[in-house]
Amino acid sequence: MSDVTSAAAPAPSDFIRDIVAQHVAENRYAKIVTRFPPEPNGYLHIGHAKSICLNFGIAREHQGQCNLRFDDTNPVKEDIEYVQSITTDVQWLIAGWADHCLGFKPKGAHPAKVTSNGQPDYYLAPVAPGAGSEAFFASDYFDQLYDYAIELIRRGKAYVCDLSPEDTEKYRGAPDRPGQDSPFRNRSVAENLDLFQRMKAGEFPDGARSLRSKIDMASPNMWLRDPLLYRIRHVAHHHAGDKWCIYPLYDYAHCLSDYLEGITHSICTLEFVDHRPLYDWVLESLGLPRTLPHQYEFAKLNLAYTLVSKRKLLQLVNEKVVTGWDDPRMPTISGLRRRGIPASALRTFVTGVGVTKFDSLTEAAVFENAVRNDLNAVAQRRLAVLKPIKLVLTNIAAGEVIECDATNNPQDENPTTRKVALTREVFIEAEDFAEVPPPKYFRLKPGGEVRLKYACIIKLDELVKDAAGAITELRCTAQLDTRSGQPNADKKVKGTIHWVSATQCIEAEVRLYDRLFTVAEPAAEENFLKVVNPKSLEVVTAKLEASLAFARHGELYQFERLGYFTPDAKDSVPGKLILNRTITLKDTWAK
RNA sequence: UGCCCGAUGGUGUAAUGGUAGCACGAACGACUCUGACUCGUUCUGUCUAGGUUCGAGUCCUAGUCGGGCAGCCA
Repeated sequence: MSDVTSAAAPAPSDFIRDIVAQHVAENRYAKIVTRFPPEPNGYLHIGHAKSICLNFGIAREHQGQCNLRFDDTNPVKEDIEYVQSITTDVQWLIAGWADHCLGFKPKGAHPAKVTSNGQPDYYLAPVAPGAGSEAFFASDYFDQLYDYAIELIRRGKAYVCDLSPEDTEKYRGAPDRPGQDSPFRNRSVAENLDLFQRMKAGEFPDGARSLRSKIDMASPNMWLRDPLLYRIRHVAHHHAGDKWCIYPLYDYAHCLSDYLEGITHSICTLEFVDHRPLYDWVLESLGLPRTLPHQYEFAKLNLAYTLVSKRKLLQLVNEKVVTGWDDPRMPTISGLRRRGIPASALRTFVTGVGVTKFDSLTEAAVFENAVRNDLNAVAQRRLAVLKPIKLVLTNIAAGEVIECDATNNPQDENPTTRKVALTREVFIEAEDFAEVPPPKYFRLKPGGEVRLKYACIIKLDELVKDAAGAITELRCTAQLDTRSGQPNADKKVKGTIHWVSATQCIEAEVRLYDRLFTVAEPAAEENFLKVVNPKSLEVVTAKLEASLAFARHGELYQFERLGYFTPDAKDSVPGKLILNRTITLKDTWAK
């Protein structure tokens, strides 16, 4: 076992895990059950990765379970495409780490009638993912939610309101000014029951009426001023079909969904702190027979030079700033995956930033460090030249091939090797030669010596220029006795550069990605589209060592001295290789 | 001029009334057939003012600063 894998990762600790640990110590719950509840209205991004790792992490630390649940109560914004991408992304992120904690439900299952503490109750039991199972959907609870709404009306805790959306807003008041009771607030239970049933039956147009909680229009907490429970929307639902024309709102549906699934800890982001009293109000108002779930909030992830807003990411997609949600420049999980970032690196990163209630901005270097650390241990080393310049080894005959052993990964305990061909003509990186070198330049310069990695030391004898004065060829002498195993193998030179044989290489398209934005906080811009980095993608035709000919998606490479690369999942095909640069190597010289 | 949440080096985070630690970063150095990796040295911190206490980053009060809340979005 390597040092990397044997070094036990420190057990994460944060204020939410402390609370859960306390509950476990108190034996408060039979099992810890969390949930990851995305709305299927966009692709998951790196901010969601933090929430996924928190929720699944807590579940795995306590032999618990974490349900994937689609919070799909607003059909006008949601789409089946997103439920598919989200399911894929979640499973990819937790694979080999917390997949045994993932809670699904039998396909098509709805909450079942059960008896809890002698009272009638509803509960939806989880199953392991697999054939015949699917994620949970809040929309599978619409029947129960409707029944619970009836119960709220019967208890005098909800009423049908005829105020228009505009008037509802006016009656709500402002943060520093109390609202006013709706004129429909004191309807009889019978009238509310009748009206709500007719809302469900489709008798009223969108926005004509709503079902509202009856709490306190003068509350200093805006979310307690009789927030809406149901609105009328005459649209079909991507999962529930066309059965409904009234749809529950988040605050009403979420807490009850948690309850129906037996969630113990409902973890969300800080903007819901103000909603917590409402979360509790709904559950407590119904006199439910089982232990109630509780909500805990943490600060969402903010990462420098990246956007974590589904709405803005959608805009980048719609305005074709990127090629799609899974463009390798996107901070979406699918984009990061396509770029070549391992799930383990993502997990290490989001776990490392911690969980607090402080609204922070994490430096890009922290993310980059996590990616490089992860990749350094596993990426196979290869030689590739991105921007070639031809170099002729004048003392090697045309047609002669000298085989050299190249190490596949020096980080391995017992590194393996492969053969690379040294020939008379090779390509080196244009950047690795300077006719007029700056101070402390270790690479090739007129009259200078440098080592061709895994081959031998060479000396630059002559520059060949075209009519315009541009250098077309570097003519060098190969010191063949400095090859590995040869008498002068230990000869030292300051610089070692990468290269590929000009006659035994393959060509490939390589996509060089850079950060998508030019400013650290694109979200703070008046118009984030104006700070898109025009150089976020550069495409080059690179020369690769021949062994890369059959490189496939999923394989992780380090091109020595350049960075980490992986074949593109969508566009790379056998015979026409296309690679994405995941990230460069750290370069302490460039600056 | 309401309510809620927060504040520890440049950044992120730990310390649960008892030695302010870790990571990233930066600088310098060692090593190097990757200017990578690795290793070494150095750098910088408890928002302010009171209070409680033998002792406060931690508890209390006030202030300052930052964030959130007036969707029939989540």
